[in-house]
Amino acid sequence: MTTKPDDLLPNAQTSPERRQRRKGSGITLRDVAKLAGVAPITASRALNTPDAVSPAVLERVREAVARTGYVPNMLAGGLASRKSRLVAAVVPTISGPVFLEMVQALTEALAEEGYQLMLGQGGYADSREDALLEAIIGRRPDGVVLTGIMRSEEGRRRLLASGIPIVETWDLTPTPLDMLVGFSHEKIGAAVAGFLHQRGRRRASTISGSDERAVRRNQAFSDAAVALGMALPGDKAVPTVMVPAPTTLGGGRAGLAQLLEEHPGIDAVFCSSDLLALGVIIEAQARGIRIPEDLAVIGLGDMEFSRDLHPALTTVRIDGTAIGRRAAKFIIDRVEERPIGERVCDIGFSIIERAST
Amino acid sequence: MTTKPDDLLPNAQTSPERRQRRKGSGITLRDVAKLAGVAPITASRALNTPDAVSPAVLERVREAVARTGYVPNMLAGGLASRKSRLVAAVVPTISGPVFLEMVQALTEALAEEGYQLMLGQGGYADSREDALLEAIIGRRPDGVVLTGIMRSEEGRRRLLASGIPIVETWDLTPTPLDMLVGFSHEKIGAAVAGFLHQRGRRRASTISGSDERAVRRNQAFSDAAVALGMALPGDKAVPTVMVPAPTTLGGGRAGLAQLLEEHPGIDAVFCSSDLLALGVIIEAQARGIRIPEDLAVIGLGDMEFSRDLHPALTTVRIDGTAIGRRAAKFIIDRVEERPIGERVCDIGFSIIERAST
DNA sequence: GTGAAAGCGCTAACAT
DNA sequence: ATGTTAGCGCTTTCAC
Repeated sequence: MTTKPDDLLPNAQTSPERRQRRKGSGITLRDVAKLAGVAPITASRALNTPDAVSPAVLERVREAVARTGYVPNMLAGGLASRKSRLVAAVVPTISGPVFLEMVQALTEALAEEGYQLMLGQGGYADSREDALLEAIIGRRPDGVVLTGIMRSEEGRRRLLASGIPIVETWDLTPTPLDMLVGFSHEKIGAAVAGFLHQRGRRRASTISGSDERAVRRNQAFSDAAVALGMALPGDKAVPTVMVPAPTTLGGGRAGLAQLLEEHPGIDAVFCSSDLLALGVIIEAQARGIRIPEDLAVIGLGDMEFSRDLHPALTTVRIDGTAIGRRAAKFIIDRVEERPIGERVCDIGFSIIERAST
Repeated sequence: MTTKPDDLLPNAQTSPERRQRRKGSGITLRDVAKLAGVAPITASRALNTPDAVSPAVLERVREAVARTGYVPNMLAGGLASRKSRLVAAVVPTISGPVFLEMVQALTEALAEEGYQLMLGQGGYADSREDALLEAIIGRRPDGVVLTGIMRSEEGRRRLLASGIPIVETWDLTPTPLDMLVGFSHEKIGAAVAGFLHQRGRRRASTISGSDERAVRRNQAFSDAAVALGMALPGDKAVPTVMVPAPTTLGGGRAGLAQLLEEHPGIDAVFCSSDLLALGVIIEAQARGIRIPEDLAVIGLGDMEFSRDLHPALTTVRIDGTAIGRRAAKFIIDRVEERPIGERVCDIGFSIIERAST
């Protein structure tokens, strides 16, 4: 079924004195067309716009494709049509399970429409970021999904200049490059402070990763908490421990230990990831601190495991799936030249209350 | 810096009566060459094989690139050279954090050599698998990394027929398609049984995901355990609970609950992932069962968090990073036509003993 | 509805 | 060391 009879070798009729290039052994559209008795362009139409050819031709081309095992060369197609059906995603690191849900949704939503995802890791030095950018632009993707990365102004400018549709995610910047689907870290910080206050907590604290968004989230949390009287009188901020990114369970344990040593009076911890929160729970258990009686714990991310912890973890849920889907839709709409509507999409967040608070 | 002066518009000299195609606004190699005062092929050489051109030319081309902001079109380059510098990876699902480490290493190792990773999810119905295959082969990647997926015989045949280098991973099949880097699930099962026996356990049990490799691992575990007298006299197998893949913390809790109900005498559980093991630990704590005194727990995967659990988790470590790196090297060596040597690489595994056993 | 011609932007092959 | 020519495999444009 996948063998290639002599009679459809490409350029079989070419004059033999012509200098020969290493001919690919692959089956091309020409071969399929020849077998179906039509011109290559007709075979192309049969595959891409079946409605534009007669049923008889369609049938013959389909059969020829099946017989030869032909798979269109998307490099050639992309070059000619200027549509690569490729979308690049840049994440700081795949290991942060936070982005996993989004990447998964993105992959799926794109695949459904015949697009593929190219993955790039961006959490690197500027030199590597430059290389990443070249790799991305060089493939002429139909879109790029950025995850709060692409720090250098220069990099952002080059991307923008390339004319590729861009979707920024996981944040709500005042000046998006192009399209944006995210949420407000400031609002989360303030909302969590309000939530803890309402549950009767009066000595808030935080453990957080050191990335820029976490810092802004924490700042908002601290400000709101101070305003609500959840800091020691006179203090301008709430006790905070920063752990190096990416956040880990171990970081959570160490963070709580440090927090307790310096501020034994705390009755609530806002962790910037569920993994940190799990570490806090484990450290608390190891120390005989009761949750939620002695200490309320709230995480961020609503990991799959959080609901099954003991006690079940209260957390801020961000719908990564929705972000991924929306980003995919933004890009595909743009490629297909459908109207986009609002270029900025606030996906919001919700606080899932469970036993840990 | 990125604007395009009139004097280097492509084909500016072409006769005006020629039918015009929608000209791209992008800068091409021709533009760079013209600006540097050389032929396109020379500019191409300056970029790809700098040693093959004179220093003077190299300098001028480099400057022209900088001035124009030129980024080579890899679609065109790939089409002409039959090298896409793209590698496709197929994973059952990215969410299983088990493969994350490998994907991460793969992405990095490939990026270092100027290759990019295209991600595909394979845990689907056969119809979607077919589409995935088309998408992969259609991009003419320089290699494909398979993660125990590509179930259909037909799919494997098509991939093989495409002539693309293939690396299978996470297993040691007797008949690899092409290249292979993995480890023996049977050996793991047997080794874990031996390990638990040596630690004095006599009533082994397992909780595992339902995928085929877990089943084989469990079978080997059970066989070895029975041989060592770790099953009830007369029993041909050890108590087992299967949870649907992907494995979750919740699955571990439910699994232990079920196990205890049906077989209250067990003193050891082999979990097919660290997440399951964490669930077991939590469920045990909730029930007042002491680990490791009453029950030994061993996981698989050595997640980043496992060492920080309380008690710290004994687990089977598989070096995902090594797998990813080795797979990348296999493919790149093949592309660069370097000798490969042995096509099969057993990466092995190790049992990391911690407090939970 | 179908086809011929002309590229898309690049590099392999053959000169010089 | 550099240039000329001819594609890579597909789709766009224009013509019938």
